[in-house]
Amino acid sequence: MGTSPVFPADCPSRTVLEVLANKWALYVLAALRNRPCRFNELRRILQGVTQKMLSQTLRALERDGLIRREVYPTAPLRVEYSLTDLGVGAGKLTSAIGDWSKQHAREILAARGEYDQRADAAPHPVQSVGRYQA
Amino acid sequence: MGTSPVFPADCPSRTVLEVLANKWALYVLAALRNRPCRFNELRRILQGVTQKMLSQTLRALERDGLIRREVYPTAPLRVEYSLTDLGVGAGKLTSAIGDWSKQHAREILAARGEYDQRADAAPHPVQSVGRYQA
DNA sequence: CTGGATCCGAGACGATACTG
DNA sequence: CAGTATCGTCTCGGATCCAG
Repeated sequence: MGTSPVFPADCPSRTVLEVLANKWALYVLAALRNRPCRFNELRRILQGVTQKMLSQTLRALERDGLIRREVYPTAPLRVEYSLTDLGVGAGKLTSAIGDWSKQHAREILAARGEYDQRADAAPHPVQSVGRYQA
Repeated sequence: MGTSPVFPADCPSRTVLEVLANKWALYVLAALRNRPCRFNELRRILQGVTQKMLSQTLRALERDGLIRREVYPTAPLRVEYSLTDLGVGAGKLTSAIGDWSKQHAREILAARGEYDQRADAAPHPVQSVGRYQA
């Protein structure tokens, strides 16, 4: 099984995974874990997202049954997004990734810096097997 | 705190997260959890990836210190990719997402089907001008 | 306030050819 | 085998305007 496909191309889980493999989807799920949110609320919480991407992301997540969209026909109209049971499960996982990212951001950024530096100083392809640990 | 940003825009963890928020990165990490792999080996295992995207993904992951690239200057040349300690940690998380996807693929696909059907039969909201994937 | 529609540039991505 | 280089396509994503 070592050489068999990890996720066969025709595997339905791929299409699922590809919805999650999106930074805004990750952020949305993380944000909604706290509590239901309205559209512009999410926009503020997810700094940097454009209306279009947020809209797209929300629709995609709703389509897959991860979030629920509820419209309250009140005066200025009110739309609230919240996690479904399915979304709660997904949110745990995506939040775990977020936590991990925060936790290891420093070392990863350091590795990134080293790599870039090494790349600069290597006009010829780097091919030493031993990692020359600076 | 409910309204505060989940991942502030200037937060370094965003750049980390965005490397993981990529389907091929997820697949690569999942694949390498089993054992180290060579380039074309990965290509076969990750069905559907082009050499370009695989190459890009591997370099990005290497840059962030999640995978290690070792070159053995043997006869037909041999390059092996493996997880670093950091990559092992990340792999656990991404595999968890993969497992979850497989586990819930059925219900998600069902939700997707319902949603699309509903969308078809809903001339109410707005004129049926645009729906992705016509 | 919640979002859809549209235009547009930048980058993703695929296919092919070529190098070591 | 393990890539890089180049090119063309196409989708992503941002900005703006507009409607319910």
